[in-house]
Amino acid sequence: MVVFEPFRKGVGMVVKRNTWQREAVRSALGTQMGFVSAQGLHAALATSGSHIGLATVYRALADLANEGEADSLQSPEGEALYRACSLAHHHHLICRSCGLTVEIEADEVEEWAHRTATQHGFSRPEHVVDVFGFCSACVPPQ
Amino acid sequence: MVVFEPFRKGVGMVVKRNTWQREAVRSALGTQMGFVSAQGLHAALATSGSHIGLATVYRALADLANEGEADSLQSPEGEALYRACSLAHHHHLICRSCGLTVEIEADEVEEWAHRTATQHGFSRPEHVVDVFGFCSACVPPQ
DNA sequence: CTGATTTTGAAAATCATTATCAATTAGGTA
DNA sequence: TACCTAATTGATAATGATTTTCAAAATCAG
Ligand SMILES: [Zn+2]
Ligand SMILES: [Zn+2]
Ligand SMILES: [Zn+2]
Ligand SMILES: [Zn+2]
Repeated sequence: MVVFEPFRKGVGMVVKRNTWQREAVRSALGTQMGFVSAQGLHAALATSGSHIGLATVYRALADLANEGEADSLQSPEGEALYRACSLAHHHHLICRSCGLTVEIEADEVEEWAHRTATQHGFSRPEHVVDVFGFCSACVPPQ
Repeated sequence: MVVFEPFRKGVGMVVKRNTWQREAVRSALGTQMGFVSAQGLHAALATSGSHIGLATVYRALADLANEGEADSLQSPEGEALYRACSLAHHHHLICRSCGLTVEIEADEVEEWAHRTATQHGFSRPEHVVDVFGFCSACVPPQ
């Protein structure tokens, strides 16, 4: 049986030290207009002259996501992608062509998710809600 | 820039032949109460005496998903999971503890997704909507 | 400044998934 | 039924993203 673990790890974490690497990742993530993979961000950092290691980028992104400073989602191909986001819970509208990302609030969906879970006797619901499409600047192929 | 490809491949596919392997996968998938990975289903088949190859299970599951006979989603850990599902578009409410899966219709969400995409100038929207929680039979941990 | 502890990073290890490709098989045809 | 040909299979190698290792470097409280 497949068991789904909680999305975010528990609390009780040890103190994190401040390194230029973590700051470089946080900063680089902020310059991205859409979601990026760890590999992509590492490449971007390398291009801008940083000698940060790939494993460190993976670790920093995972930390940022855990601390709520970044949102993460999985591309349809299964790659983990990250993006610097606002603190409040929200969802994303993502252009499949250029990656443009719009943060969307959806009280309607929040309420629906909770109501649906409750109706079926499920407790502590969490949800994954992402919308993909083609932004107005991108010509829909086909 | 990360590019998101369309979720489902185009049409124009060649004729599929009927093999006991495909039928075994379809059948085994039907006996599962929740989502399973290709590896998990291959293990289940092996346990029940089938000598089907792992690559074949991967291929059969991908085909079933393309043909609409199975739904697929990615576990929070990034594994592709499959489940025999009803034909109509729907979403899932999944127990994080036992894997129990409930199919849910969400006209409300369908409409919201389309409306939101349109409002932001996005065309051809597709969406990922899954709800995870603990079913009534499972004691919520913590 | 010092020392305990955390972090880094290059390289190796994992691990799910895909590609290879020779051998087998399904399904149509005579 | 025998045969042909393209589709399918499956053992294995290859891929590719992510994680682990572990010795060296860095952080930071005291
Ligand atoms: Zn776009
Ligand atoms: Zn939400
Ligand atoms: Zn349950
Ligand atoms: Zn839907």
